[in-house]
Amino acid sequence: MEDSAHSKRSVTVADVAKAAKVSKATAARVLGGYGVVSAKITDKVMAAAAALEYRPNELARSMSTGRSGIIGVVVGDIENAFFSLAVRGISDAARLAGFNVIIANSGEELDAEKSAVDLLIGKRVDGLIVTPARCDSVDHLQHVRRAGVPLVLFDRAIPELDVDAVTGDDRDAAITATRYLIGQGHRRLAYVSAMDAEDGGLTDIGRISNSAVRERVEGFVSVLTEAGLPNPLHYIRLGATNQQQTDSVIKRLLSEGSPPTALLASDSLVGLRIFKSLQSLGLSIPKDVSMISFLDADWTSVTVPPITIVDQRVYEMGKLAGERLIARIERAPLAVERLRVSTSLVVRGSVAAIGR
Amino acid sequence: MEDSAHSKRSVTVADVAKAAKVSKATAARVLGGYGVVSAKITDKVMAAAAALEYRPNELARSMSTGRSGIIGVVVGDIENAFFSLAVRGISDAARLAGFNVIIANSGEELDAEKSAVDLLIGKRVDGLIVTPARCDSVDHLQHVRRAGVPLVLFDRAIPELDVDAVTGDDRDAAITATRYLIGQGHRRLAYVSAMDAEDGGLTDIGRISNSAVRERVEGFVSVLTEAGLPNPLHYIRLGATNQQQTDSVIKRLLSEGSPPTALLASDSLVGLRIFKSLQSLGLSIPKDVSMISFLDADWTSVTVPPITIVDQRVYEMGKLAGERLIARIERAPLAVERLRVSTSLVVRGSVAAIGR
DNA sequence: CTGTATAAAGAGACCGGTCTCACAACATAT
DNA sequence: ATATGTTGTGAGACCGGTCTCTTTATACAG
Repeated sequence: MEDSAHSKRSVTVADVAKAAKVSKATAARVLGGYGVVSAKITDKVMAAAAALEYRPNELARSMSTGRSGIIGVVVGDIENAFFSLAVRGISDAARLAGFNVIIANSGEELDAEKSAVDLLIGKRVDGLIVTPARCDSVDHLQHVRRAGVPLVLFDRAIPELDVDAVTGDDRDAAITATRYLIGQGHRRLAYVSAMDAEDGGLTDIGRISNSAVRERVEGFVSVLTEAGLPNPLHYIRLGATNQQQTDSVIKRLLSEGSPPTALLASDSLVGLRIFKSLQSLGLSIPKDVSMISFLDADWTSVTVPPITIVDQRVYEMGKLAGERLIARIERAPLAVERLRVSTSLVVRGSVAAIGR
Repeated sequence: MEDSAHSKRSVTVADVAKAAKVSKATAARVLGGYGVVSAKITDKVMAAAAALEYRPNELARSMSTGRSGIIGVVVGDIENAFFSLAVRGISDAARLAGFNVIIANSGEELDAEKSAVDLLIGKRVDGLIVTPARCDSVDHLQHVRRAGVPLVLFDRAIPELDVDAVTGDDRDAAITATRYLIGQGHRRLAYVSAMDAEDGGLTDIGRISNSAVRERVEGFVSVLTEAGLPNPLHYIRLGATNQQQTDSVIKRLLSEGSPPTALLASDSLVGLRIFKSLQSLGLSIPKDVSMISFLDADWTSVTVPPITIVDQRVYEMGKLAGERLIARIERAPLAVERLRVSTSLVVRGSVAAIGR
């Protein structure tokens, strides 16, 4: 079999030039689409290139131009619907501007995030979108800036970093959802997040290293406080990182002396886990417990009852982040900003009105 | 502000060499981790590199080594849980072997797929995993092979291409699911897919350009035939590409003289759409209609009733594809193979037993 | 004390593009 | 006629690494 190509040296401009009997510079002008070349020679070169099946080596091109046409994205977990939707938005924005996307998973681990960032910088991406796993560790991100690579934070902001961030309006979203619950008569509200934590409880809001979660908790707490409810931090629980953890978090919550009547899930994965927990405990939603989840995930609209959610418009967030980054790459004169994509409460059937 | 780095030229081995007062070659040996260098000089170079915050330019490295350390993945739609799970599997396999992943979306469009493939080849990826949108257009994939870039097909096979493919055991899966339905007493079974089609019906199975769908349909039809059921193609419907289309497909199906009693959904997106359609038509599952969906998607386990599914083990498929590709990249002497990942039927509550 | 083996460091070509500059050919101005 | 400008092409440096080949320094044998 002579077709079992053993990776022959690929065709270069020099090869095309030789075949077309012109100089390398001229062939490069035609193939690279720059400079001026006569029509006759253009045709000759194009013909030779087609005959040889020439494909430009983008690597070499990037080396001389200094632009790779790639934007790097570091996300927590592509498997999570939140991120895959965001990536879709980023990709669409990128493609529209002629950029490509290279994705790295951090698994929400700081070390993995650091090496992903390093790697992408090494690949000379033109810009970087990062979902920082922790908002209190900024060295590696600072380095991105010093390297002169445009950076946009996604979903979480780090004020002291002086860099664009695209997030939801997490505080307001939590406030809206919490007010709604209170409006429905609930007085004991729990907030459950997947954030890692030593113990399940929470003593100091300021210590939450994920700004999105922190701001939601702040909003949540502020409403409880303004409503004059006692001990607003009491029902905040972290660590719902998997089904088992969540089961135990929920079980503990509900076996308290005066258990919460409504649960607020920090993201759709936690929401799903809570739903399953409640289901396995034989509890009915919203009769026994009410719940609200973040993100309009697939599952939320087909359960019985359908879940009341905070719609985060993640696709738009992703798209906006992509557009912002590209603007930065193209040196648009913009002030550093925190862009908030507004959310909205989608009332479905998972919250009961409690008589007073 | 002197920190507003205006993209300074980045630090190179030459810079480090100068700072460490050694030759470029020596500095390169230390920084690249090859060749022999004395401990004293190694330290000096490392110190200089650290002081200057040197980061290797992977682009340049790739140019000389001819390896980019990147594997390219072209998927139909990252937003689809099927693909995001697969990408996760691929990424994990890649990371384990020290490769990175660059993802491109084809949107299941042939043209987009072609340009994505071209682009990734241009970026000199070390290998390519492609979910071919159509199994009857092979030119661009043939070109990948001629370029000497290892290729693995994902989810769909193209026999005439003589290239590895990782797929589910689609035929068997469909057979199992269909037999199960028949075993439960169903005699009129419909198969619904999102594949694009001129009209909704199907006349020639061989013409289905997606091998996964084709094989499932073949399995489906073979069981109906062996069971002696008349007109097995009658209830096969394509074109359930969005909610509206699906609504009309389902409405038409169910308003036939003798409507099907069970629906088989070709993937989890179609399954979800069908579920919503049935819901909006006020039909109860499984009392009025039974259904089975492919893929163990989030939503399938929390509906009422939970959905009986064909578990595709997509993560394993992705991982296997990644591993296979890496083996190819590393020139393992392997015969071209079609790797089938076995599926299993997970019986839940969406299929009723029909009295006979 | 010299000869040779060996280890360590330096010099420079190379990968495949881009891009600056030099130069040739021809048109227009003086 | 010579000076000036314009357009198209060629020559070669350059990007930042790798890697081969050569040179220099050190070790040990005779």
